[in-house]
Amino acid sequence: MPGGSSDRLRGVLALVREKGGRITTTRRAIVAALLDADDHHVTAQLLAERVQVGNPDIHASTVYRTLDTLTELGVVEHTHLGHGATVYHLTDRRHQHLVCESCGAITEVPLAVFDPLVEVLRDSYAFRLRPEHVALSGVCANCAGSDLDRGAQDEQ
Amino acid sequence: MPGGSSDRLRGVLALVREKGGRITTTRRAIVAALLDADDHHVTAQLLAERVQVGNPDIHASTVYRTLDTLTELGVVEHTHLGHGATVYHLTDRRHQHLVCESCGAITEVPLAVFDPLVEVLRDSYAFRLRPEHVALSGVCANCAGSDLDRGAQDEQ
DNA sequence: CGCTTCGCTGCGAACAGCTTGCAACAACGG
DNA sequence: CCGTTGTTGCAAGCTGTTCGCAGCGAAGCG
Repeated sequence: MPGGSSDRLRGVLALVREKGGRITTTRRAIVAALLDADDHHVTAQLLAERVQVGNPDIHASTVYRTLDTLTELGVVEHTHLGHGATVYHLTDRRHQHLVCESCGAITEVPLAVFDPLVEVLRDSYAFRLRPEHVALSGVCANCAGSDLDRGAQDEQ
Repeated sequence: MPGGSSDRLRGVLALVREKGGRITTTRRAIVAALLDADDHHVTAQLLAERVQVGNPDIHASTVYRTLDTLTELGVVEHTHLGHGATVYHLTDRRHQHLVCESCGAITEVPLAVFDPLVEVLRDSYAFRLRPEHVALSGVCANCAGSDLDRGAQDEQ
């Protein structure tokens, strides 16, 4: 469904313009790539590589800056997986990430699972948890099988 | 209480030797510094700096290697706060960290708070959560006051 | 439709945090 | 006290990200 995607593109760009930003070829390409990657977990680097397929001289630093801008607009959000990787995604697909320490697999879980925790932390610690901002770490179903007796030890 | 701390030092070093490792001046200094920092959140860099006060030519890379070794021995564990900082602590002081996105303040909460979540993720997703491996992100009590209407926006 | 403004971009340099290859060194067993 | 081999200092290097700058071009205006 190409139409839906380009509607979203238009929507994001409109938002950029509303806030006084300019619509440039570069931005259009970056936002398009971001929409394309919607259902995956893209790092800034990966996004840069993809954008550069069609527009070889869009610089990585521009991708970072554009992601910053979109974050300020509330369109984009990032999540820190452990280890240093930071992935970006649109805010309308908010969810929590579980990263396997063994194989690196990413599982998505709905934020609702965290509601009880959010409440406890709010009530007992006055802390307003934003669970989606960092990925949780542990061992996934596959690896748990082979790791049962040892526990997890791989780096993350 | 100097006795208790040096008992722990001896214990850790004994463990190192048990596993075929060697007890060097360098290691002694690093482990000592780690025990000293027990109740704080130390990055490898900070640890290196502290060790270097007394032993100026212990290199940072050695600190990293030693921390790795101690991690393999199960004595030390690290936690990723968002943003890139990684802090190390002894495994007998396991707890969860909450990092404020606004001011960077760190709150410690007992792991027990996460037991229900651990169960849900185990039962519904076959994921064995290791909650202490990454710090959770949100807004602390202090900052919540001034941020109430805006929500969080600072980087982490 | 061309001018002006100033936000955006490419580029290179720089930075933080961490890892690695290597040769010298020193801990421990004998 | 010697040899083995794990450990270390050092420098180089790598990844992910940020920054300063000068030039370009989007958008508003006449």
